[in-house]
Amino acid sequence: MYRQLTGVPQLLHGGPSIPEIARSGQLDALIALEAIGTRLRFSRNQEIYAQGEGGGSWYKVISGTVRLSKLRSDGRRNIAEFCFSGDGFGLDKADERSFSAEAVEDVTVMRYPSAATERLIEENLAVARLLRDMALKCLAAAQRRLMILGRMTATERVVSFLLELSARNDDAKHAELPMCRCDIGDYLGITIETVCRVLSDLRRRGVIEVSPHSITLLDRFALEAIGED
Amino acid sequence: MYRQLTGVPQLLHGGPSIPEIARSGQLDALIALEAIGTRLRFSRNQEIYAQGEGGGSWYKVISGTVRLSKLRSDGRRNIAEFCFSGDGFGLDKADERSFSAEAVEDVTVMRYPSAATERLIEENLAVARLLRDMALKCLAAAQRRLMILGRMTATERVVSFLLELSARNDDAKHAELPMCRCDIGDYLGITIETVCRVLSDLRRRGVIEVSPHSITLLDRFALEAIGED
DNA sequence: CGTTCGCTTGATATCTATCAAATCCTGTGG
DNA sequence: CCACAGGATTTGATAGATATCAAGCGAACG
Repeated sequence: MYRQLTGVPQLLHGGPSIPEIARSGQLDALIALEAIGTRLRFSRNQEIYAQGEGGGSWYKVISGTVRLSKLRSDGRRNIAEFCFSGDGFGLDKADERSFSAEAVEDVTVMRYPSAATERLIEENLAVARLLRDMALKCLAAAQRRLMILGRMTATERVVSFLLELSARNDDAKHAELPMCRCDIGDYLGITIETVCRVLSDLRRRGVIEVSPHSITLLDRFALEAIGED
Repeated sequence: MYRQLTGVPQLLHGGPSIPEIARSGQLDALIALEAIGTRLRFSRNQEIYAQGEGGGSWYKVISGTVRLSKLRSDGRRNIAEFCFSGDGFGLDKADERSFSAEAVEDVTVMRYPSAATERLIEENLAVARLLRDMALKCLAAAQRRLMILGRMTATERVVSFLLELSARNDDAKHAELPMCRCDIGDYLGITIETVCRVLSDLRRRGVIEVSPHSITLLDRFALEAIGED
């Protein structure tokens, strides 16, 4: 748990080009945020924050994968989101965290105190825009998932998940699965057995190749026919 | 479709007290927005905007109920959100609307052009905060629904919906249902028949009283035991 | 008074969860 | 490097919840 001033390059990972960011003033915002952020590392399955604990800061993934989950008193668990490099999380302004955040694999994150962020907004408009846009991005992701959970079959859910992962990594042929089957089930609202059965079925149909933490997309056309929209 | 300068009181409906807002600078923000907004009326089932059309403005409900829905090519429909008095919608910055917005019952909304809103942000920091907070509120609502759609039974979904409506109207004994059963089903990810069956079952158990557009919550304790969390 | 649309109920089919067991990785220690 | 332990994954059998198909009911409206 140490602090350094070299986070900007990672913050840009996968985003718009540097000149574009500079024009919009986003670079200023990123540099300003850098000054108030703390770089933290967490190892696999380590808790970043717990559901129910106080807020007071928000985070951005530098590398690795984070899961936001909620455990109910009766044991049912639900994963609200997987956050990858570049994603912000814990933005909620509620007094209590409604989800816990855990490292799916070893991760590096930046933590930004909310109070200092608010002060930064006073001086730097681009920070305000950046935060709003981050919230809107999270909102769009959540609404996409509402469609998936609301009206899709198990096969459609799994396929759209694979396509999403493939798109995230900019690799049309592979989907890396840093999380376990149990996490996938809790993310898609189906049981781990159903996740396995669907993957096996797709494998038998020759559409994918399966290994525990990596799926090869053999027939993208077929997959998109199942999982698009 | 006319314009007037008396929207502020409605905008405050159900929110913090006026002195509190004035201190935070939110009143300034609301007045500034008022100047760029247009007040619009829509009648039952009329479309406010269509999925796929260009964005360019965002909205706030003054009175009535709006549904954000998506219709898939195979006929499956999904309702992302019901928006009531005070709720913002259409905030997404995507080029295309990912949902259509329709009036569930007669509604009055304010429409704010995005370009003018951006200019306003330059002058007025409170506007930026207001928009971010609105986005965060939408995000929190979407994430609550992820839990419902992901791991809850039909009965739990319906009950949590009734409790949510009751909380919205600040009436512990009643839930008004401006929308039809079909909308409720598409919102909760279950069929209209299941919605009916669950309501009938709860009625037979003496927990609620049912009429097409209003439910009386007879045994709140029992309902909360089913639908909380 | 009949029509229509939305709501409700019934019978059956289907999908997914649950329970159970076998198999496969993965990491660890000898 | 190999054997082993323990967890994760996969597969199978069955149960249960909800969807689907079908029909009846009831209120609003011309």
